Amino acid sequence: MERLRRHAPGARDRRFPPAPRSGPGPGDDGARGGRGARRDRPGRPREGRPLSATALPPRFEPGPIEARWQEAWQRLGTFRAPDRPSAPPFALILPPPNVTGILTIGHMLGDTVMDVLVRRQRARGRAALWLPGTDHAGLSTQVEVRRRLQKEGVDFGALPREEAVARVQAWKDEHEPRIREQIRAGGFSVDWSRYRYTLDPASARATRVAFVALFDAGLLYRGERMVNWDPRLETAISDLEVVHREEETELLYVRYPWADGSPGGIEVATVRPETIFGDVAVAVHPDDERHRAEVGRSVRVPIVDRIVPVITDPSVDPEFGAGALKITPRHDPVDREIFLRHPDLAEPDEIFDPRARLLGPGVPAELRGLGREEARKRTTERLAADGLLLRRERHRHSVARSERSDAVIEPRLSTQWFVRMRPLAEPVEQAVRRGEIRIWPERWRRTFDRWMEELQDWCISRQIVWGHPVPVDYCRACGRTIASVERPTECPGCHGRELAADPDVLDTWFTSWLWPFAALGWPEPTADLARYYPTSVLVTGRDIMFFWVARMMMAGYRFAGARPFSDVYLTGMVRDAEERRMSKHLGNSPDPIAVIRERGADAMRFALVFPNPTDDDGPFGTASLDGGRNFLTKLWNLVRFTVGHLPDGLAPPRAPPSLGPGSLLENRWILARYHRTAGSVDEALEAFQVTRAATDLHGFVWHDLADRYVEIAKEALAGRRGEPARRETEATLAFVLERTLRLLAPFVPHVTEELWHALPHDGELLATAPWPSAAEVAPDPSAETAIAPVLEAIRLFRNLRAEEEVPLDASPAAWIRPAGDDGARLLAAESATIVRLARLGRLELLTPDAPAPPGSASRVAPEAECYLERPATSPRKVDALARERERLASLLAKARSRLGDDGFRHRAPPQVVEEAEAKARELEERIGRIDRHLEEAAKA
RNA sequence: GGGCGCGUGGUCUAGCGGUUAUGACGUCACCCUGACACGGUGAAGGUCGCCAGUUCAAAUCUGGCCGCGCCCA
Repeated sequence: MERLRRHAPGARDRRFPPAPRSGPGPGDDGARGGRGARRDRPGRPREGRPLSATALPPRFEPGPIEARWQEAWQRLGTFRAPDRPSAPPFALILPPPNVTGILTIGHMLGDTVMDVLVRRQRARGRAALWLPGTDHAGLSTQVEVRRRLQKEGVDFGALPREEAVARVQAWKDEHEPRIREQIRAGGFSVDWSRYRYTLDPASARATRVAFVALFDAGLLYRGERMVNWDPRLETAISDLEVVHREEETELLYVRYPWADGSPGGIEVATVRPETIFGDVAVAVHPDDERHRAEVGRSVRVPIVDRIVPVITDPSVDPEFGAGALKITPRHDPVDREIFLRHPDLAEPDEIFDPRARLLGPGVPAELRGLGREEARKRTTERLAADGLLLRRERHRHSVARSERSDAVIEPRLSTQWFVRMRPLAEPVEQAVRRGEIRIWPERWRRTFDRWMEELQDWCISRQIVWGHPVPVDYCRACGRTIASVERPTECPGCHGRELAADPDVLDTWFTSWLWPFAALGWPEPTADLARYYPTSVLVTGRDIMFFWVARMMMAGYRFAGARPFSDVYLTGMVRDAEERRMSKHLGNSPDPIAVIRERGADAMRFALVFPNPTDDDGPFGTASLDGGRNFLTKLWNLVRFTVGHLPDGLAPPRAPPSLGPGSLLENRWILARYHRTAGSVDEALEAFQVTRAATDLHGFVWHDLADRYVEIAKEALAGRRGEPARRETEATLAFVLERTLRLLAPFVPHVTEELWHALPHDGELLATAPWPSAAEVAPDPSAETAIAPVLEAIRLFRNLRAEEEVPLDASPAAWIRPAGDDGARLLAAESATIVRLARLGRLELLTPDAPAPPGSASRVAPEAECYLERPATSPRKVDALARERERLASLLAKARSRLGDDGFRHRAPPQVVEEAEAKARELEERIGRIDRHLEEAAKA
């Protein structure tokens, strides 16, 4: 008590210069609200002791703390990567989010993982660069702007190109600050001085250079191919932007009558009757007996009466429908393939316009201009009216939709630019096979490999305005295709001056895939590129593994001549309370800014990495946020307690306290536990196991440090175990806590920074403090072993108290019978601790042959037998002991049956047999003791 | 249709040949204890999806089945 008073005010006065605390803010006195009212209830006067015993306010308020440190880090340039690093670099790029989008909690997960990795490496002395950026997200941004303008009554499609671009640009300018603010608010240690944007001039140059290089290498081609056409957005999209979903539709059985007028015809099953106008043939399987006689005959296409042949093709599935397939080569990829295998078939007419409305000479006039839905309905009606509709069936099948607009994809022949992927893929496949690029968690390797094997060419041209133009001109005179970095003024072939620029823009990913080097300055030979490429690790969501990660690898080898990163860490998807993936699309992600404002960035960050694994899909919600907040509050109070109990001017812990044989067991133990924790955190983070590291730290802080160590150490800190013990304990606590804050800093940087400044420490900022080495402390397994019986005794006495309903304010007498001499010495030495933590009146050691103290309840541990004086009112029951006996008996039965098995005795390793025997002996012995206790209890 | 992955107390999860199966949340009981009720102490709760097999020994390895998810067509 006296000591507390002596030291606490001093502690309150301690200010470390770099702490930009601006004095107690609102709420700092903590004596408000329900809790304060309860605490100050009558009968418990609080006068006479310092209200706030520490430099830290009683209540943890993240808001002001986070704002203050973010500002300080920014002002001091803490996260600015060195221009001339003297240390080995550790670089990573922030996957550039959509510049006009809102970050989701999923982004925060990836960002937190990255921050943990990069802050640790920075602390380990690496030249750390975390490069932030944003993506122009061509299609999705244009779609968004188009939708907004539509609400204002402006038809985006009708705007001149320049104006359309200007509109999107305005939208981007308006939104860019918001996304930057979101990244900032999370406390992520990015280097803002290197911020890049995928549509800035340097990115434009990189994009053009890459395009021209591929073009010159013959890896680009332009041609009329079947592409995924989004009729709502009126552009081609890549395979990856298409999502397949099972949907219920109607399967129609239609009769195609014989051309020669003979009765009957061939029965064709289709889900797309409206494409009938594009039919060029009906195909059956060559081995299909049912149709053998029909091959070579001709049929009339219903409604239009065009005459087409019946052909054979092995790709027809004889099981589907009636085994006959109508062939519409312009609107189905499979049909296209079949068509190309039959050169004698007539070239089909186009039957849809770019919005997928029926069009063209082959379409009956009354159906022209109809959308697909309506066209299908009307065609079906016509077929029925003509008596050609044989039957209709419900049918589930996979429907391709545009990821962006949700429109049903119309496979369509159109002229587009493509990248030949096969040659680009090879170095990547090798790199992954050789382990030059590692994928974490490893289980995604297979998925990755398989996708690489089946790689399709990549359609990169888009019929939109927002993006980098395809850097190609066409000579009007000679028709030459000119791809060049600078726009040409004349045709290099015929010197014609009339050039037409390609009207399309490039897929956004065509810029993004260059990002690891383009963001560092490529194609210019910049200093950053030389120093920070290849980057170290890429962290991103699994959902863009193919879109982005795989393509970056290809681009890295192709353009930068090296892997873009050595490791890929794929995070899981964050789910909402209903288990749905959080996505911008669903709008079910809370705004990170709101979460941060309400709970703090640190709480959010911790909730994202603990307890659900960062590489698995998992829920995020108030429960996890509460967990994060609770942990931070625990930490806060732990430091607050510590600060209040350390003497003024205690030297910063430059080295662990040197503990000798006379040292307190708890001090040796907590150092040993710290050593173990620091080691396992390192091990976990080296293997990208962020959650394991967080879990270890959480358990260490809460259970070892707070629940056990501090509770035991209170006695020494209060000076009741002598001056040397107090000094040793102070030094140990100060050391362990300071190091623990450094280990926690990458996860929860703000609160740890704040707390660190309240403790004795070296250096200006926790954010730049070195990463602690576990090796600084020697392992001490004997301390860990020695403390176990003490903790177990405390647990059993507490257990007995609860069991026997001992009132809280009672201090019953207790007895303990140690199992051996070592145990006796140890328990004698630590008996004060046991007495205090179990709230005992006194604790006597019993000799092995001493009788059970009368009127006592007992429990039996391997190392000791514990007896507790029963209160007069105690319920007379021995359930716990009896239940324990039962449990041990079943274990013993299992152990005995194993030992009775000859196979086990002969084939198991001797060590295992010995262990089993020892265990059985121990169990027998313990059961024997329990039986004795039960007898005694029965007698009493 | 093809491929990949996952099933562990009510929920989420660790463990991945020999452990008395880990932890978090939730539940129950007692408690405002000189850091913390966003807390403390104690307790209850699991035949590790099912069935075979391999093995002296299976939550852990193999096969089949069931259920769920993801990717690709």
